[in-house]
Amino acid sequence: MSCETETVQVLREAGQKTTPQRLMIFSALRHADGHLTAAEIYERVRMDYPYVDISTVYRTLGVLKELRLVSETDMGTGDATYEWVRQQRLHHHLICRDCGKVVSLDHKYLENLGAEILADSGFRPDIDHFAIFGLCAKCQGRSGRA
Amino acid sequence: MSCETETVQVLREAGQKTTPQRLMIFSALRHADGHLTAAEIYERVRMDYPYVDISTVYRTLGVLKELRLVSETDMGTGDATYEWVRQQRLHHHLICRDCGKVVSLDHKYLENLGAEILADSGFRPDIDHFAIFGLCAKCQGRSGRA
DNA sequence: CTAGCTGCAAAGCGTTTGCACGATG
DNA sequence: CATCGTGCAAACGCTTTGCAGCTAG
Repeated sequence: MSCETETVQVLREAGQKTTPQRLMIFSALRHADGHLTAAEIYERVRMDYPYVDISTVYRTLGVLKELRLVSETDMGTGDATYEWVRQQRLHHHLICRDCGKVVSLDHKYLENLGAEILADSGFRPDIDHFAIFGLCAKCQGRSGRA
Repeated sequence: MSCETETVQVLREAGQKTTPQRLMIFSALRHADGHLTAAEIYERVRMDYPYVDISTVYRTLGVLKELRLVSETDMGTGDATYEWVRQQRLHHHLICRDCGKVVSLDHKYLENLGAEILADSGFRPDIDHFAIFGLCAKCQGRSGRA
């Protein structure tokens, strides 16, 4: 709970209560090295604290999303994945649509994009966390058209 | 059905059969000016051809996706949207996470991205059709943190 | 004729919601 | 003590699937 002080503070400012369930969910997100689905968060929290419900996980994720503390990404598997926003250097993901492999993409590739869009259109994009689909090097050789 | 010859040919090559249902679905996609959900395609097809099932729509979309004739995008509404790939100039979408408004973004903003990623990592991204979330000009003023 | 597409119906899945209870501030 | 988060269970909506019959090639 030691490293969650900042999170708690943000919550307080937003008029939110800090419950043990929420703290456990923060912790699971903070200590994950990558993306977690709601189900994975649920499992991890239950290891230490068996009295959580999946609906609480979803409700908490909803709050954290609104406060922009976590990002939600659809990795193409049909379920959403969540990641702690300030956890690490900004990065994105390349997802192979054939084998499903996920690799990171440095933020430098998208650095200018946000500024350009904002300048030209007034729209302020969240260039936090892109999921870019395509074919990885291996699968390019393997697959033709179909 | 006149303009579908190319589509039919691609299907044939892939060893797929051309049924009236499929032709109707192609037509609905071709003549739509933007994104359609599976349900919308279903509705449009049923106007002219009432004997279609939603499962056929999904199965056909699956085939078209694999053949890369349509693109699938999650606009953040929970359901997928589909669009005919070669229908129009490459473009992307800016989706406001507050009011949900969708505006187009010219491809020029993402033109180089694909080439850079391919050169550096070997991954060949589909820079066909991005959905970029953020805040539109109006909603930037309106919303603070929460 | 035979592969495979279709409709139907039901299941599957992640996610959301109503409600009464309990905890937080 | 009032508010709001929680667990439970059920509902929800989109999507997928098993199966028998039909159709395209």
